[in-house]
Amino acid sequence: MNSELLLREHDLKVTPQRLGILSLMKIRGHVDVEELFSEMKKQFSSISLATLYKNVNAMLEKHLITEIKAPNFKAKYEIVKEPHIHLLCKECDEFVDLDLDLESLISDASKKSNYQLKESCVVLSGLCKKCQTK
Amino acid sequence: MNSELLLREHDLKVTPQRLGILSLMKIRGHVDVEELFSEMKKQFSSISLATLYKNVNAMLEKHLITEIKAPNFKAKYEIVKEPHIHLLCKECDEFVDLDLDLESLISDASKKSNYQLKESCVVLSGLCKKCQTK
DNA sequence: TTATTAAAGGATAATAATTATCCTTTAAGC
DNA sequence: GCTTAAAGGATAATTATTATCCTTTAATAA
Repeated sequence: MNSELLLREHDLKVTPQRLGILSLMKIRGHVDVEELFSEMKKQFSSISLATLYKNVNAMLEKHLITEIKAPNFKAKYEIVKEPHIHLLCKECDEFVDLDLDLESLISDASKKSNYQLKESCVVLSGLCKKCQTK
Repeated sequence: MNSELLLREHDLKVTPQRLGILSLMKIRGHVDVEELFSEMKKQFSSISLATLYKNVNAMLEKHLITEIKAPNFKAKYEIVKEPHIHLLCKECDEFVDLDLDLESLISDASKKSNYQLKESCVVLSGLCKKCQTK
């Protein structure tokens, strides 16, 4: 979906800065605040860090993006999509999405715990293919 | 295992403060830095926050404890145990462990990605039993 | 279009969280 | 009991995040 519509559907005003943020997330998949800042400065030389924090928080509140956190890892942000998991390489810091069915995990967890589960944050870490042979 | 041995086996000196930290983790299951500080002050009235950070970091490095992170959640620490997942209630903030077999998830992820996976950080969130009926 | 207005942006101050420093105290091994 | 390297405590420094305040701009309706 185009970013303008994405913003409108989440009750967020369309601004060039916000379009830039979303565009970057689409290209990169996930970004952290630091990356966001250094990349955005290329397009918006006078952008303020505060603007980024404010926008990231606004987008989180409206559920347009989600936050991914894990040990030894700077929080990253991505546009909301189907439930999936994340893989982190401890050697080269590669970080990728993996579309994997979480249904059985979630239903098992629900049965065992009686929790009604809505969201998941799954990060598995180890070595990517390249780093295994080094 | 008793805490003294646990420390020794991880090449950490045994100190009263460290024993206190581990004892608290055993009782509570997981603690965040703030809880740790307020509870520890009951036993060690002059303990410094720096001591807690230093010890938490030392224990993390030696893999005696692990860190759990998730969105809208203050990082918590727990003594290393068998792989398991965590459930978070968004209503009352209850946070619990759940022993669930992660083997199939991890092997599926490995196959699909060619990653060699070692660690997992899984937090599922929703409503605990009590909060579902409120 | 243009005028109006609430919200967004930018600069920067304030706050919170974490780490570093420095000196004192203590655990571990002889 | 000594010795010594490491740990603890106090606090300064750093980093990350949020708040504030004023200026600018996107959205809307005349």
